[in-house]
Amino acid sequence: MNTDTKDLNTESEILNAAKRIFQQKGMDGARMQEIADEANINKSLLHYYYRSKQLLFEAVFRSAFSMLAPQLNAVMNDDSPLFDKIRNFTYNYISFVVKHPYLPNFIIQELNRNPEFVKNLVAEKHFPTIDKFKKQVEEQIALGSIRPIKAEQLFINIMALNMFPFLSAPLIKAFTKTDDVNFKQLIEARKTEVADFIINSIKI
Amino acid sequence: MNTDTKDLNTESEILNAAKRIFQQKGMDGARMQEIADEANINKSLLHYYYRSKQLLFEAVFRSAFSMLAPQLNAVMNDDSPLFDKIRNFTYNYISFVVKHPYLPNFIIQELNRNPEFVKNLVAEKHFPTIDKFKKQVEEQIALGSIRPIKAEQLFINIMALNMFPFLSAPLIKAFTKTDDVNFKQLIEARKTEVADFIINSIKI
DNA sequence: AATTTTGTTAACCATTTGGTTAAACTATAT
DNA sequence: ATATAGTTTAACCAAATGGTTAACAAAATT
Repeated sequence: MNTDTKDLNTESEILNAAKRIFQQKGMDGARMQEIADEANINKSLLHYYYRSKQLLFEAVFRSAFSMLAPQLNAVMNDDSPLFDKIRNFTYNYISFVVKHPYLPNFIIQELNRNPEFVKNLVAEKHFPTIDKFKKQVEEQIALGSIRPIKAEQLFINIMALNMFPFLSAPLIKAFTKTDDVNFKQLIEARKTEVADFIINSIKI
Repeated sequence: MNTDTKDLNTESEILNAAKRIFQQKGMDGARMQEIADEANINKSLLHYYYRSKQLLFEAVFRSAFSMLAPQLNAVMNDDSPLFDKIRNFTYNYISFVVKHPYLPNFIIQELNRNPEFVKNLVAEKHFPTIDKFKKQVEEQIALGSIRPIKAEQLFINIMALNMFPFLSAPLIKAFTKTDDVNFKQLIEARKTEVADFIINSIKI
């Protein structure tokens, strides 16, 4: 599946192939041979560059998480007013995930599978924190511009409304009887509607 | 892990063990030997009763889905007023999933893994449909009692707010720095808060 | 040009894993 | 008591799978 001028860089070619396979099939479902085929190289090369399946997987996971983290960070550490922030995040996040549809599911799935991962992540330097967002929410409540709500709950709600459709796409498609085209339109509409939904709920 | 009076019924004992293992580890991560150990029986018995891993898995999946389906059905096919329905669903669904925390993740994960599953499910007789809910939403909009919103979007939002915390528990715990006890309290509060959040958003 | 280092491959290997078989055991019917 | 049908187990098996090795090729270094 490599349409580049061939071997720009074997190592990154492997990582890209591994991303595609791991993100679709997960750690347990992925096969080293399959990744090698996807990268058009010999299986031994996987081990030459990444030693083991576990290490290759961790490289993929780190890379995936470091793509998602800045997106989530945008809800939390940003100086714009709360409503702007919600609108921007919703628009940007959905736009982002449309381009990387397997990402959220992959990360959530693997975090569920391996709770130790979480600990390692949180320990890292640039791991986002909710503190600033919390302060902002409490300020707005004190000012009387939004209804009282725990920042944690609002945060969960924002995440839920933005991420869920991508996690549960097959289920949602089945229940609402929408085909792929129709579903895409639903998602597209959510880029602005989700923010409206949230703001309508908390605005006084 | 069998504290019963031993072999009430080997077949159902196997199914229960398989549920526990499959729902924690997924189809790819589960091992037949592990299921046999969990059920305290010889591995051959798994094949004696269920022929293959695939068939055992399908039995587990069907059983899991038939537990979840009636819950979701409650949003869609029910004659109570819209706001009551949202409140009841939220309360009942969260109470239900607290008792079966692995269920939603398991179902969503396996539906993503195997898109054919969806087709089989939808084809089944008692598969829920959104039609009635849609009609009800449109009525309320016409009456001017709720803001205009596509029933599909409202449905997605209801599902998202209720299911998401269980799907992404490790991620949420990490971001909000809440331990298990704290997280349980957050979930408990959501039994009523989620419905308020939704109703506040759509009520005129 | 010679040689060391790095990259790549085919052939192998040990273990794991889903699945089978045939024998043994148990309970029930005859 | 004994044949019979259903249940359970230990021992096996073949394929799949992650990983290794040794030989070979291509750069890079001297």
